[in-house]
Amino acid sequence: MPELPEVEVTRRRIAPVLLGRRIARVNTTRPSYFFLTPPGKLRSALVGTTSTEIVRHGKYLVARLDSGAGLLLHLGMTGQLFTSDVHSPRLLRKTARAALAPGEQRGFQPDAHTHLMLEFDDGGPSLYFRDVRKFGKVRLLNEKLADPRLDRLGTDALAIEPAELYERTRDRKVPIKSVLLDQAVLAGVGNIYADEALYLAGVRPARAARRVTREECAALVRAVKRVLGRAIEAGGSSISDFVGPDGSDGHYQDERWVYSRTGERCRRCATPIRRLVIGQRSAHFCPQCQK
DNA sequence: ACCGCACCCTGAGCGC
DNA sequence: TGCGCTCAGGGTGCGG
Repeated sequence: MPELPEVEVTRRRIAPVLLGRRIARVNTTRPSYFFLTPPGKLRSALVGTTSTEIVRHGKYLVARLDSGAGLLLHLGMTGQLFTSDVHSPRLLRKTARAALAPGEQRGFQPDAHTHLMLEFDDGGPSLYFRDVRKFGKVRLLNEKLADPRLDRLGTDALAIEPAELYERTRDRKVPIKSVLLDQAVLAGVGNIYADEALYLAGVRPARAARRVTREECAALVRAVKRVLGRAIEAGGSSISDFVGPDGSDGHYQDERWVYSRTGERCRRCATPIRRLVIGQRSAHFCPQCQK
């Protein structure tokens, strides 16, 4: 699910629930590669601590603990971070969802996909990390908050300058879209917003990166920032799994220009949107508006 | 250094 | 209703 806007929305909404509250109990599911730090070690390190800060690096979240350690979180494709008092049908499987009368669900009961559960000593809402596909990650960090995944990240997508994108694409023969998705170049852009930004910049996703001009790189950087900023304002995209920490849906999907609109008409020129596969991922574009 | 590919996992949607 | 198939917004590690 989550790209930079969804992670940032999550960070902002999770902060008031997490910061300044002492963790009283930690429950987890069985060890799996979801847990880069084994569950037992995670439990003992977290109980009794309080988070003082939570920051975002690309699609990663890092919480600083008062013990000095840190907690690294990545939502993968289907990760959901939310509080126990949500009431969102999106958190149920479709079959279970269909059986509910509107407004019937109250709160959330942890299920087999809820891998990390934090309870606090004030008796208030708990924090849950649920992830059906387990592509998400949890890891305890040392006092320097060091992690090879974070070290590999390029400039945050909201902070990159046109000159850097231009320079970083000069020796790249791969499609420009693959560079936008490369977290070592710019951190935070995923499949949806890469397609949206390429549309706004008028650049076809399959174009070799080094054939993108300086002016187009500048337009792309503007488009990336604009689309990410707009998606954050809209609360993210809730295309399949994303749900805000309070259970609300994002609305950016209602504003999509091209993503997952194959065969539908371009909002500007009415040409049917086309789909390609680039780097084993679907890419969507308008053949008229993008060159 | 760069590039393509397999792989981690589960569920939804589709055609039959 | 059920089966088999394809697809899904991410990231890593491998071999060429």
